[in-house]
Amino acid sequence: MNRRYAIRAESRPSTQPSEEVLSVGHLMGRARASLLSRLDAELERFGLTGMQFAVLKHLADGAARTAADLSRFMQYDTGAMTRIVDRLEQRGLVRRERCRDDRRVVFLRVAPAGRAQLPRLMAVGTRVLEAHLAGFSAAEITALKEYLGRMIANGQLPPHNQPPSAGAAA
Amino acid sequence: MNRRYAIRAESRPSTQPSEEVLSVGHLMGRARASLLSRLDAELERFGLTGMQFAVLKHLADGAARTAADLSRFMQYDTGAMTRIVDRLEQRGLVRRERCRDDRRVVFLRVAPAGRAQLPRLMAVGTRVLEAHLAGFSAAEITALKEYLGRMIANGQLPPHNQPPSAGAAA
DNA sequence: GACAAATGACTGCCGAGGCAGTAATATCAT
DNA sequence: ATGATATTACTGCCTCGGCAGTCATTTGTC
Repeated sequence: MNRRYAIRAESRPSTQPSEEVLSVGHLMGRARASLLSRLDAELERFGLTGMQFAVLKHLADGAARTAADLSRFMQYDTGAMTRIVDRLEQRGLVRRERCRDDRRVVFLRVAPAGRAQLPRLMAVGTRVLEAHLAGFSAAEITALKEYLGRMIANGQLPPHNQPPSAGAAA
Repeated sequence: MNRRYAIRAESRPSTQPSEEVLSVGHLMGRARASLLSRLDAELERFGLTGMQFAVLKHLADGAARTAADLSRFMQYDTGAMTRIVDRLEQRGLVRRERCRDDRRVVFLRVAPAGRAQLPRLMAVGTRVLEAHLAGFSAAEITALKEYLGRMIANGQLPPHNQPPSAGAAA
C-alpha cells in the first residue's frame, strides 16, 4: 500500500510518435468504462452503485475512517462523498458517529447489515475484475498495477511548465 | 487498429487473492482521473474539454465520420454526442453535412478552423500523456496498451454466466 | 483571551452523461 | 405495395460529480 513507484526521470519521455501515446488515453477510457458498466450492472440487484461499493469496501478494510479520508484516498469530491454516505446510511449499511475529541469529524462505521453484505459484494467485484483480466498471468497483473501506479505518481508531480516560448499566440 | 488481442482463455483467471485483483479497478480510476483532469486543465485556455478534443481528433484522422460512428467507437452516449457536436459546430470547428444517399445520416467534417487548431491541441494531449508516462520505456508503453486492449476485449465477451447455484438467496 | 487561518461536513448550483422516447428514413419480409 | 423492424439524429428527464460557499469547530498567533 505504501510502495514507492520509481520514476526514472532521467530517461526521455519515450521516443514514440504522438499518435501512439495518445491512444493510451483512449484505451484507458474504454477499459474503465467497460469495467464500471459491468460492475454497475452486476451490482444492480443489490441496489448499489460501484462507487457505493468502493466506499463500503474502503471503510471495511480500514483504508479510511471519515468522509474526508475517503475523498482524499479516492480523489473524490467531498460534496459527492457526503451524498454517497447519505445513501449508504439510509440503507443501513454504514453509521455516522460524531467524534468526541474533535467535534468536526464524523466517523463512518460499517453497520452490521453492511458487513453482512460485504462478502457477496466483494465476490461480484472480484468476478468482474477477473473477467476483464482473463488470460492475464500473475506477472502481467503485477506489471499492469505497477504501470498504473507510476502513471498516478507522475500525475501528482507538478507539470513540466514548459514555457510557451515562440509562436504560442493564436 | 485491427489487431487481434489473443485471449488465452484456457489459463485460469489468475490465482491472486481477490484484494489484489480489486485494486486494479481503483488504480484505473485514479489514473484515468489524473489524465482527464490534467487534460481538461491544459485545454481550458482553448475553451475545449477533453471529450471535445477527442471527438475532433477522431474525426480528423478518419476514425469516424458520423455521430453514430463516434458513439460506437468511443462507447459514448449518442445523446451526449449530439450535444458535444453542437458545441463544436457552434465554435466553428466542425460542420454538419447531411448525406444524400441516406438522408438519416449526417456527416461530420472538421472545419478549416478546427483543422488549424488541431496541431496545438494534439501537442497539449501528447504532452499530458507523456507527462504521465515519464520513465516508461517504449516496451512498457506497448505492454500497457496491450493489457488495456485485452481488458477491453475481455469486457466485450458475454459474462461467464456463473449459475448462482447454492446459497445465493439473501 | 481575541483574532485569523485551517479543517471537516454539508448544501445549492451547474454542467455533463445515461436513459427513454420521438421523428424521419431505410431495409426487409411477405 | 404494405407493414414490421432497424437505424440515425435528436430531445427531455434524471442522476451524479465538481465547484463554490456556509457553518461549526479546532488550531495557531499575538
